[in-house]
Amino acid sequence: MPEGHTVHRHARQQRKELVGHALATDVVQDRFAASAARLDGQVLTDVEAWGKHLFQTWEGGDVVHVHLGLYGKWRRQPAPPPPMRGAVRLRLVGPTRAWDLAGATACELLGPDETDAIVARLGPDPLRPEADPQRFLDRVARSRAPIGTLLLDQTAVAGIGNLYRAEILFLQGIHPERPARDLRPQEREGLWVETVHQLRLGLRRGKIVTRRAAEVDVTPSRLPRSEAHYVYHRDTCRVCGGPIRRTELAARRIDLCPRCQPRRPRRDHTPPVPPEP
DNA sequence: CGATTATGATTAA
DNA sequence: TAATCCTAATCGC
Repeated sequence: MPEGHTVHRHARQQRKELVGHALATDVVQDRFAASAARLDGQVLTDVEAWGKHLFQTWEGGDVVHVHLGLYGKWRRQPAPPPPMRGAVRLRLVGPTRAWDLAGATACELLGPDETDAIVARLGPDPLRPEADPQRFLDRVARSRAPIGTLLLDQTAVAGIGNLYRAEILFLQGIHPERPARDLRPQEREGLWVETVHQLRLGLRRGKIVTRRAAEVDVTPSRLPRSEAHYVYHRDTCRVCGGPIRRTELAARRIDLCPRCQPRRPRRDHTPPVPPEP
């Protein structure tokens, strides 16, 4: 179940293992059979991530667009790979590794124009160096939607999912139901900075650990999942011990600590945990 | 071993 | 708002 950091990881690793090589393709699902046959033997020239979208560019100019959705998976296999398991949408076989795609919401062959159209619909991706924070900040400053809704809106910011949404709002001490435009400038900026920070950590570690490193004894990437978060899927707040409230926002469940994330923050309200240096 | 749940998003109603 | 895509971890029996 991927958020933006996972997709960027896939892009990075596929660049290393597949780009520059003529790949053999295979499929189980008929849906993609014709496209796969067309790519078979072509050189993969680039792989890029944009939010939760992955784009593979091929020598002929074709672009494979992949969106994993809720339970799509890339399975990294040895080469030569074992027999395909389950409804594999696309198998790419490189010299040292093969990659199997299963369960994805989107796996389609696009031209450059269609690719541009998808990217144009996305907000800034905090993991991309050219990301423009101002686009996000302006959107927050103007929107009447709850901030918790906006963080999942991929046209506002691309790459945040349900887990990061809950944890980033907690880390900044912001109640998810506050109207976005009511946030103070400092709070808007805090959200962006926290998002960049968290997604970068997720990319580096290959898993979501939102707890501040200073709080834990072990290396964060070794932290068991039950210790990795402040509010997400918890009964009590990791910081104040108070009960976690579950509600729904943008058709997704969200957990929050009413005490650490007040609906009406005092003027001197400070986030529940200090920022990471 | 079956039921449940999930880090997503589009489409139809 | 609900159905859909259809993987895999987790949990109860």
